[in-house]
Amino acid sequence: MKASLKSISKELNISPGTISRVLNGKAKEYRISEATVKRVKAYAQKVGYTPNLVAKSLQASKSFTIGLILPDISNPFFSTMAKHIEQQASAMHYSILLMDSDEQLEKETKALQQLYSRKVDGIILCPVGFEGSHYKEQFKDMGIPVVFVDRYLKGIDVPFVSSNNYKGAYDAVEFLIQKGHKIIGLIQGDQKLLTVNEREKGFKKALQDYNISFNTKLLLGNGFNEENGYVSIMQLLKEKNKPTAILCMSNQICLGVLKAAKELQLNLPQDLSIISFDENPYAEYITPSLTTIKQHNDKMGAKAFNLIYDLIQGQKSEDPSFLIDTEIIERRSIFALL
Amino acid sequence: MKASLKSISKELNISPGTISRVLNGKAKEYRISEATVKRVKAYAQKVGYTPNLVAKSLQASKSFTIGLILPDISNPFFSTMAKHIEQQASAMHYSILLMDSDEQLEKETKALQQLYSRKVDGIILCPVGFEGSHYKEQFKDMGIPVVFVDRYLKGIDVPFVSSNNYKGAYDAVEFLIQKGHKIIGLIQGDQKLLTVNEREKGFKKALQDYNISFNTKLLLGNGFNEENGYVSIMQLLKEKNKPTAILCMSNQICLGVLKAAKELQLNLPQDLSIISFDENPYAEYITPSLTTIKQHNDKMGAKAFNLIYDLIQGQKSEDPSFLIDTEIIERRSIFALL
DNA sequence: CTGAAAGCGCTTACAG
DNA sequence: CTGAAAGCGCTTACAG
Repeated sequence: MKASLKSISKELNISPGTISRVLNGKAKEYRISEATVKRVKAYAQKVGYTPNLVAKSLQASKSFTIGLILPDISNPFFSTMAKHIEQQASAMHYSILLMDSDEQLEKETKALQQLYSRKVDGIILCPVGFEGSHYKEQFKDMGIPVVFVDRYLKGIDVPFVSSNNYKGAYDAVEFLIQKGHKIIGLIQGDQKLLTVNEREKGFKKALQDYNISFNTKLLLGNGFNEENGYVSIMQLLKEKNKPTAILCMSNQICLGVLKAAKELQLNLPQDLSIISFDENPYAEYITPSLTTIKQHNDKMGAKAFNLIYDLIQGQKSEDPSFLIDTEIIERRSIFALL
Repeated sequence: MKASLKSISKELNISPGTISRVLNGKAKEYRISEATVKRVKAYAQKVGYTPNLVAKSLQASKSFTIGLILPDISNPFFSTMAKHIEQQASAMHYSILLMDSDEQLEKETKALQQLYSRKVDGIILCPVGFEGSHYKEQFKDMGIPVVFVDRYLKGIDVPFVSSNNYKGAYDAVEFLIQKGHKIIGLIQGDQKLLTVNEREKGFKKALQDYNISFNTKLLLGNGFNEENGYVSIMQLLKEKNKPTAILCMSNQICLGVLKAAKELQLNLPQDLSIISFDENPYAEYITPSLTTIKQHNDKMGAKAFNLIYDLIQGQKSEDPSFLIDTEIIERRSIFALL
């Protein structure tokens, strides 16, 4: 059945070592005779020999596997990243061990332990937690390189790839302002997240640069989910000085806003202009078609793999972290007040 | 650093075998003294011993890993399945090696080889190919149980989980007919796919049951992608007897139809009623909101894992394949002609 | 040019 | 109650 070096060895009367050398293309290096090389290759071919990677991994202390932990693989935002990570990985003969933390720290911790136990060569993690110290603790004596993707943390020195969230929000607000909006609401994701903080900063800075005074009440919400979008916009619309435009920090938040708008029978975009983080294939067909801030998570994924790959090879770049610019996809959900 | 049975053995002056037995909860079975048990456990705890799973896998010829090959992990349809597969798997202490075949047979073949090489305990595959014989060939002497998910094939005896595509299409057409539609178009996915054939059968059967004659020209298309949706609907609308309603075989096809409708400035749903396979979170906010045929891919994923799990345990159920009913989510994209 | 041996970190049948 | 040994399938330093 499944051939091993041993079984081939027996059949051919050649030592496993020699066979291993031939099959690993080290025939020259070891000056193995043409004759044996031919015999070995022919026979291996014939029986369809495939090396046992777990044996190889054990002896090499290297598994050619990288672990990927994502908060929600069913979310296209993450699955797109996963796809591009996998693509890069398989091109470099790496395989991906995928784990879904489901936004739960507990599951993430278990996943991390699994990956450690399985001796992955590196880990790409979109962290669910908020404290650098928490991860510092976990990564200590794990001896496996880690890279953060999308989300990252203060207080821990781990390379990361993320969108340029600051600039993304800044650009969005500037865009709104140029359309004549002055009262702009912001519905945030989890405020403990650095990415959220960055967006908030970008939001405020844009207002400031255009001399628009900032109203704390227009900035609320605390979660990347539909529920938060719904509740927040309902709240916002009750303000005496209610916003003419709203910036949503995620596609899910936007869904909540759309839900509320529908319920309230708002006339979009006249009653409310919307711009939202995260592009999606339906944006064009929603009424009004949605202006979005596209994150290039294909690039983020690919870059994340490159980072971890370099780390595995022992190449530590001096500035190992990357911010990838977002892009505004203009459609018709922003009403021009000018 | 990283503790091993050996290092603990040295430190404690207890043989690796005994330590292994203690740490694997076989102390009673081997009647190991309370004293040693305590010492071992305490020390293992202290140094944070974690078993090396690759060593364990090698010796047990069992990796507690299952391979998952999907045609496009970035598609929410598949990533939702992936999430639920992973969820089930991790609950049973299995890990998932994820591969994206990108709808390419060549990549799929490589992925399969990788998984074989990595000695996964089982494989969940959504096949990209069309011929049972092709897979029969590949699975031969692989010695690893395989289960198909979503797509399956004739001419090969592999358990599968899929939607009840026949019934899904039948129900959709019946639904349309009950709204008064008699001229109904169907835009198909890849016609080599059994799932597509099943839907076609369901489509035809419904027409037949309601005594509506079937017009070959209203049935076209050959791919689960936007382009096909676009081209096909354009074609359909040129018919003298053009359809009043259209059934799309996938979310992507539907996107193509929406694109065409927008270009043609059709007045939906009066000018054209639409029902489409695959639910999506934006369906509610498209104009008109989209009536969809929801596939329960959460259940499909979970079931697929259960199937492979049973197979791994050596339990072969007599009828190992499952069809999961779809569900119509009614919205406003179907115009009532009655 | 090629083989025998050791070792990667585990587990388990065999002794005692 | 516990240890020594063999073996899972590989690779590579050491000999010759």
